[in-house]
Formats: sequence, C-alpha cells, structure tokens
Amino acid sequence: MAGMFIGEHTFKVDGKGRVSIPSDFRHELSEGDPLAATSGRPRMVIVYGHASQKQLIVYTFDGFKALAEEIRALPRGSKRRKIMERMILNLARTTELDSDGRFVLPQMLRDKIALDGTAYFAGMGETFEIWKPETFDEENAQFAEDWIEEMGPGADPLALLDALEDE
Amino acid sequence: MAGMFIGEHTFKVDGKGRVSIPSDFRHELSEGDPLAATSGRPRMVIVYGHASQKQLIVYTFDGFKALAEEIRALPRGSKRRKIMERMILNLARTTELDSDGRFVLPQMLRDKIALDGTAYFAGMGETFEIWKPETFDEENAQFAEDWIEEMGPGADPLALLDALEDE
DNA sequence: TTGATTTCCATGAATTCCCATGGCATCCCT
DNA sequence: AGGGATGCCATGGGAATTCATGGAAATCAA
Repeated sequence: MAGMFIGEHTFKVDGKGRVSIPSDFRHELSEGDPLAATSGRPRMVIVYGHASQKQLIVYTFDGFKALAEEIRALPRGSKRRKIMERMILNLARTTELDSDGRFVLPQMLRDKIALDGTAYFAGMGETFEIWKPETFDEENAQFAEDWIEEMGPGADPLALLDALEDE
Repeated sequence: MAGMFIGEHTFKVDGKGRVSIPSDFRHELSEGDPLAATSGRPRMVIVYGHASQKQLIVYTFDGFKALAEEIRALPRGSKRRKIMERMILNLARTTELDSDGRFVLPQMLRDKIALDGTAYFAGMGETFEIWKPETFDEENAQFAEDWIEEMGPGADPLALLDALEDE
C-alpha cells in the first residue's frame, strides 16, 4: 500500500448518476489497479452488501482481489466461505472510472443508500465509503456519542491501540 | 484469474430458452477460454448436479478443466473420486455463447430449477450461479436470517476472516 | 415435412465516450 | 509583489456505442 484513503469529500451526482472521485482517491485507485497505467481508467469494486448496510464500501481493484483470494482460501463448502460469498462477492460490482475521473453510480445503488443529488466520501484507509450525507451525519453523531459516553470526554482514540480487551 | 464473477443480474429467458449473459461475465468467460479469442464465442460449463441442487453452477472453460484435473488427481477407485465423478463430471454440460452473447438454456435445465421467464445470475468469484429468482430470494432470506441470528444484527462478514473457529 | 435449433438482422433504451466550461490554485516572469 | 498565464479539477451536455431482447430466415433432425 503506497498511500491510503484519507479524509472526507462531498460531490454532486448528476442526472446520469455520474460522480467525480476525489482526486487524491483517484491516484490511490490507480496504484491499486495494474491496468490503470495503460488504460488510464482505474477499476474499483463497490460492495453494497445486504439490506441493512447503509453505505457503499469501495475497494481498489487489487484490494478486492486480495479479499476474494482470502475468501477462496477458505475451505470449499464451509459455512464461513458461503456467507462471505453471498454477503460480499454476490453483493458487489466492478466499475471503471471514465476519462474525467468519474464513475457511474447506478440507480440501484443510489436507491440502496437513498442517495439523491449529493454523495459523501469517507476515507477509511484501505477502502473508502460512500454515504448519503444526511445518513452519515446521523450515524456519525450516534457513533461519536457512544464513544464519548464509553470513554469519557477528551479521551484519546489512540489509547485503543494499547487496549487489551477486545470488542 | 484476471477478474472474477461479481455481483447480481436479472435477465429474461425468451421462448427459445435463450438468455443473455451479463456483459462483465462475458468478458470473464472469454478470458477463461483459450479458444474465445479466435471464435469470439466463449465456452462455459454448466454443472446442474443432482436433484436436490436448486441452482446451476457455471464455470469458465479453464476453471472447469482445473476442477476436473483436481478430481483426476484423487486416488483412482477412491470413494471421494467416485462421488465427484458422478455428482460433478457426470452432471454437467458444456455450452458456447452465441455471437450476441447469449446461450441456450435447454428445457431440461430450465425444468430442473423450475425457471420460467426470468433468470437470476449470482457472481460467486470463480463461478457464477443461475437461479429462479424466487428460489434465490427464499434461500437467501433464510440464509441472511441464520447469519444475523448467529452473529447479531449489524455484524460485518469480514470478521469471519479473522475468526478462529472452524466451520 | 414438421418441429426444433441455430444464425443473422433489427431496435429501443441505457450507458459510455468525448468535448466544453468555469472555478480555483499554482507557477512564472518582470 | 503584482498580474498574467498555466494547469488541474468538478461538472454539464450531446453524440456515439453497447447491450438486452425480439423476430425472421436458414439449417438441421427425425
């Protein structure tokens, strides 16, 4: 991993469902797709998941390939593998950026996260997420609130790295 | 593996039993068949399996060949090998796409999965599956329910990769 | 011949491609 | 330091292509 997906951005979705990708994300996507150098159009994989998932999760092409290989490494016919196939591989789709650095967010996916004219991009390290801005705000507010309640105001998230207990 | 079979699609089956293949699956099938470059008509193998199998499983030509070789590598006369020969090699058939990217789903196979006018395609990584939409919905609903019951709502399937327990 | 495949052509809708524009930040030159 | 020029980036519109699907013609089987 050269860099990673960091930060937040808000972009318009036009009538055809096209959305620009934040330009720093673009570079990241290019590095994550061996074909991008030639085609100039990095591919990426959008995982929309099952009904309860409120956001789209986007992987670089290589990133997703690695994930698919991890899944394939699980025993054939095992429950774990089956779940992951159905929840991830089956509920995803590959896309390619156009020459202007945009991609098409199909109607079906816009519906899924109730997205209308604006898309919120959230960098998450090796992936980034696409949210309807309002949904993100709500989820995020709740999340932050829970965190503060649990750890007390002014707590340092970094402390979690040294925490022993899980969950 | 260049790419993989990802995502879901729904297509019509016409009176002659013809079905379009999702266009991204088409490209994948082409890459999985050495002859496709010349003929323009990628071959694929449909495993319909025994009576209890509710869906058709489709392999690229090369993918199935690899599977057949794995089976052939099992000890001759072993039970495992015999079962796989009978349940997989024997209950499969090769097909070729036509010049429009369609293929014919013979009556016998349509009957097998009770498919009428519509076919549901489910990408599963190295293979994809063909379902009667209603059957898939039922199976999948049950599946998701089990999963949620087991892992709790809002669980992330990715957690399974770090899980220790088997099965 | 008669029914069933398979091949080829037709079409409308959806998607993709390509060009255009304006804003913003950076660079450069005197 | 000022001011023009350059280049990147987000966004829009129209044209061209692809794709899913239907039907007619041609080929094959029995």
